[in-house]
Amino acid sequence: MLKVSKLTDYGIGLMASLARREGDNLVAARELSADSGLPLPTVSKLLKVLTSSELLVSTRGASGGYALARRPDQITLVDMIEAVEGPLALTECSGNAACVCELETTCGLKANWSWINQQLLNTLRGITLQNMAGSVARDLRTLTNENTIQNSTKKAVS
Amino acid sequence: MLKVSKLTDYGIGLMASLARREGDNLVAARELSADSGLPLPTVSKLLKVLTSSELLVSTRGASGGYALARRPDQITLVDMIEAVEGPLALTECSGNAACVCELETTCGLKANWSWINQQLLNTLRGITLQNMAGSVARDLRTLTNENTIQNSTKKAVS
DNA sequence: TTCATATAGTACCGTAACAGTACTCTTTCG
DNA sequence: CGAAAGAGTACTGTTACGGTACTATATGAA
Ligand code: FES
Ligand code: FES
Repeated sequence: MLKVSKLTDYGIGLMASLARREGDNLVAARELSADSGLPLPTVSKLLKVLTSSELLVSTRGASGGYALARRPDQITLVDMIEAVEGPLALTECSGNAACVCELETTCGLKANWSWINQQLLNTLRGITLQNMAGSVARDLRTLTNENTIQNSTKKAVS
Repeated sequence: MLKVSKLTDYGIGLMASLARREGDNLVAARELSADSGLPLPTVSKLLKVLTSSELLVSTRGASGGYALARRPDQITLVDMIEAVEGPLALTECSGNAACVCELETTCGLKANWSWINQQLLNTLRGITLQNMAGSVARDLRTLTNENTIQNSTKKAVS
């Protein structure tokens, strides 16, 4: 239902948790499990996936753990969502991949969906892990009535 | 995956198809099935659901059919998506309903998700069936770099 | 060098939502 | 009446989600 999966939600929660600990540069999965209340296996799976998407770096062995791969303001919502649930496309047709939908000729909504998809991506790309770790509403307050695109060139709307 | 379900896609396709036929004021499900290429039972189910959400009006009996309940520019994407797949909430916590998530205290992302959800809703609410029946990109071209909120009060971003 | 601790990798399973289909009932026009 | 159309119900197969268990590998410390 235009919903982000639970796992994704959890994953972003973990990222935010890591972002808030500026001090410790290595945090074990067990620790994150403890203070998020999520079962360890779930946390492990998520951290692994986030690592393979290069949002986290991991150190194995005793006293190992995870840390952010980049500065929190260099990681966007799109990065995190796509890490967990793959490239996000609003519909079958809206992705960049060649549309395999046979209805394309009769339906003809593909261009529209792609455009909308792009808008949503832009909105989500404007929100960073840094924002999520704090208050998005505060950080982007001034944008509330015009959305998140930064370099907007103001034009009149017909 | 932040994806709208196939049925929803179909449903919007049907709505668009209806919007394009300004002339005929009653179209049978069988007819829509024929020129969309979708199986009749699927089309019927969708039309029924769209009717119960008051986006369409139906006339029963012989020579009955469906018609738009409102002008195409008075029907938004949110209306259509919610008709098929229920109220749309990006996460468990982002809806208006009381959050039942027990992680609320430790995760504390609820406010952020709600805000983001609201942004997406605003974007989608700015797109009407009329736009979808034609070209969204053309209609909203001037808004491409600042998104779809109309009554924006321009402010500087810090 | 051995052991405890940590991540990496794999594999599996139960549930629920999605997507499709079939069948029956009711209404209305000719 | 009877054909045509929508309304309602019920069932099914498939897939993705969410959770769990188990094993392998790497590393620091005793
Ligand atoms: S569903 Fe593929 S083009 Fe519309
Ligand atoms: S998951 Fe419910 S508040 Fe974060």
